[in-house]
Amino acid sequence: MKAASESAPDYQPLYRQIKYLITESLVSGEWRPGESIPSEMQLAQRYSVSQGTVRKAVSELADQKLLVRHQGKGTFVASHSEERTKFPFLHIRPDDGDVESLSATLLDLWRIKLDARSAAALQLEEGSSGWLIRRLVAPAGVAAVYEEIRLPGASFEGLAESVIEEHDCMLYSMYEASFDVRILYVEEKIKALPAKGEVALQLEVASGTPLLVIDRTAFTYGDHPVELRRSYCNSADHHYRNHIV
Amino acid sequence: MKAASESAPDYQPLYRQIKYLITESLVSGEWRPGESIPSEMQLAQRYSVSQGTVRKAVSELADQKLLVRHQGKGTFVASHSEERTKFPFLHIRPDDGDVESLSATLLDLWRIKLDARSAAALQLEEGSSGWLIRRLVAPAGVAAVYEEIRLPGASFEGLAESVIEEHDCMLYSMYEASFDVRILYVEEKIKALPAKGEVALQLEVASGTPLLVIDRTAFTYGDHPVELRRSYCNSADHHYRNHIV
DNA sequence: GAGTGGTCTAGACCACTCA
DNA sequence: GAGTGGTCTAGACCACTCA
Repeated sequence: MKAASESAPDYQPLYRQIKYLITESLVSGEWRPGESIPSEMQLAQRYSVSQGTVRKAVSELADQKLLVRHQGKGTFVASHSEERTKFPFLHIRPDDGDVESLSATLLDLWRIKLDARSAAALQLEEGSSGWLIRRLVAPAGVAAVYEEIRLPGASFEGLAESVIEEHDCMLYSMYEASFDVRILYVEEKIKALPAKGEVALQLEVASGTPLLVIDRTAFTYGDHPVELRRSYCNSADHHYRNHIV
Repeated sequence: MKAASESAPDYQPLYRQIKYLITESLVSGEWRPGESIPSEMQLAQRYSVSQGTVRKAVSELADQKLLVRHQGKGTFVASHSEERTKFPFLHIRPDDGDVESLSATLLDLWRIKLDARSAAALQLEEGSSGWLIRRLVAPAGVAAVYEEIRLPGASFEGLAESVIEEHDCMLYSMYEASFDVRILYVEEKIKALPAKGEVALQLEVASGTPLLVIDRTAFTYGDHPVELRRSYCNSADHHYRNHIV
């Protein structure tokens, strides 16, 4: 009952081939975020392998958070829209434990030409069109984080302030729902730098105040970068938390 | 062929019970860091379960990095001594990619009484005896990180500068080899703060220079905290990098 | 060639969900 | 009660290591 054995380039176990086929269906949109995928038995028939092999493929995809399993209900395509966390991937926390007091406010949205650095980081030509979103993230009142977000124009045609506001400034949920761009993971580089100019004004701190400056690149399927974000964080009452295993 | 079914407190699948039994043998020191544990077949016999059930238990422990599997050789207890990375868990990187230029220098070692905060974080009484290690981490020449490390006295009886230097300032490897304390994971909180006093001197920066200040708690088996560390990082030529899934 | 972990199967039964 | 994912078994064969 072998299958999918069409000239393996280098050796891949069956369950990884199945994993690849499932991923292809996710990328192509055959199953969309929030929807359920076929049951393990159905997938086993479709690919002519045992249920155990499908399970192993699905388990790896669930570990990578591309799929979510619910016993008794089925397996679903992971979606930021359904996440209970308003800001996935955000590691900034208030010093007191009050995690969910954070909310975001849109400042403005600009059509821009991407500078050389940004274009390169997004694997585009210098001067390609793009978007610049500026926003504040804050617990009631005091702005703690000022963010500049750069997006490639081609993937986000039709973006507008109203679209962002409809989604309550929850960007990754908006990317997914309105532009079919699903963020899978992010890379961050953090430095401590003095506040100045516009940033100091927005965060209402004295010029020279140390800030956490976080440069993020966000990736979608195929390790393709689709968002650049620079966050300036006033760490007087907030910190960046991390768990390392 | 059921086993280990002695009055489950709340329901736990068999493989988790096996996982627990294996963990107990790790904690008790029956199998020590770097050593191999019995083969999957032997464990299956020992616990009267199938090889598949043992595999599932071992897989979770391997995912948590308590065990390391080597096809054809066996399964081994994870050890910092054998790790190729000199500083496990360290996320500070030079801005240029030159990752492995980092080395550490011991400044000094003090016997101290733990202050209230530190004692509480280590789940000890205020005034308990402890150790304070101060060191610098640097790529050739320029000090980039100044660290103060606090340890509970009870777990590190007999610590001395010579012990640290024997281990080439690789602390987690030293904890394991000399004191049977294995660090499994760490929690970090990061802020941006201005340099001052002693810290500014050690890092050779002007007072007021923004620094990354990283407060780390390190845990061993049973989620028990056994090290506190405060790292002051000059992020002029270095950054803290993070990958979030 | 003996022993190890890695993959795969087929089939059983369990826990959970929902109509 | 039908359907889902979750656990467990017994047995086969493969890839790798080492003497």
